[in-house]
Amino acid sequence: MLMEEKLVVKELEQGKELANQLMNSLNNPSSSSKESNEVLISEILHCFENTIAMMMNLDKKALKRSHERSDQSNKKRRMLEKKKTEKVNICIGSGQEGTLLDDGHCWRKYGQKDIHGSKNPRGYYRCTHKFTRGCLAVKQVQKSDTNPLCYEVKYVESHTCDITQSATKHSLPVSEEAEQKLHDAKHSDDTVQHMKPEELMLSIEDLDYKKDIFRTFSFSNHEMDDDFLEWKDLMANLSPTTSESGITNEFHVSPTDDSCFSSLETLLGSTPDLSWM
DNA sequence: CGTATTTGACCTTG
DNA sequence: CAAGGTCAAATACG
Repeated sequence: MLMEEKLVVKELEQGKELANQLMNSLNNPSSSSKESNEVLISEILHCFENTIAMMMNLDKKALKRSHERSDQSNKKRRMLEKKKTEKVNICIGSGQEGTLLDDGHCWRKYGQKDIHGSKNPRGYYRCTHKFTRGCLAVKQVQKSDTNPLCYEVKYVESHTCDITQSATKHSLPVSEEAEQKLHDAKHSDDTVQHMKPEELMLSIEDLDYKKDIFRTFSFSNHEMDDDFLEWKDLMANLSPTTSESGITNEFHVSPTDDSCFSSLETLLGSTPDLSWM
């Protein structure tokens, strides 16, 4: 069984367990509150959301594989499928090493490679939510040969998980520090004004990428992956939207509403295993 | 014990 | 065939 399939089974088992809890709760109204039932319902819905997202990701992969097998002349396809990549050169001042910062996303290292003609190896990172949310964001980080304080960061695909994780724990490479500066600089003019020139020097090669970074940090993705939008629409349809049920009217979700998760988050409060929301 | 990183093997591409 | 990219088992870490 594939890793993703195991996660799907795990998620469904959790959903089953939660449904059982809800059933017990409904059978014993005296020992349960309306609020606890609402939390259970939300968690069950959350399991569905996760499972569907994972299945869509699996389906996408399977389709891709079958196409690759059947399509003999797929050169044009490959040209069209070429992944969106953005390159960023980041230089940091000497006094900043050792400070743990993040770029608002959780990255997980999945490989490192010595690059022909380069002194420093290249690190390969993918989004932590690759399997749980189907986020395809990937980045490559390589220390510059000429300037040890400079890093070449290549982003492949943008995040579809739409999550910022600045308050969570991180184990990031040094280069992440510079990236945080990059994002901070974009996010706040004050930051730029107060930053000494020797502390931060950024070189962005692509203007579109600047926009992308800002979009990520302002919590609004306006150019999201088609599949993700499709998934969101599906979620919106699955989630109760009427106020008649009484229980569920607190998490009304419209298909065009970017904050479809935040309403659930509000309802669920600090439920530990929903912290990613 | 669960999660993240390391690293050699394997796959893909030119 | 070489170089870059990814996978996954082993290992480290909190």
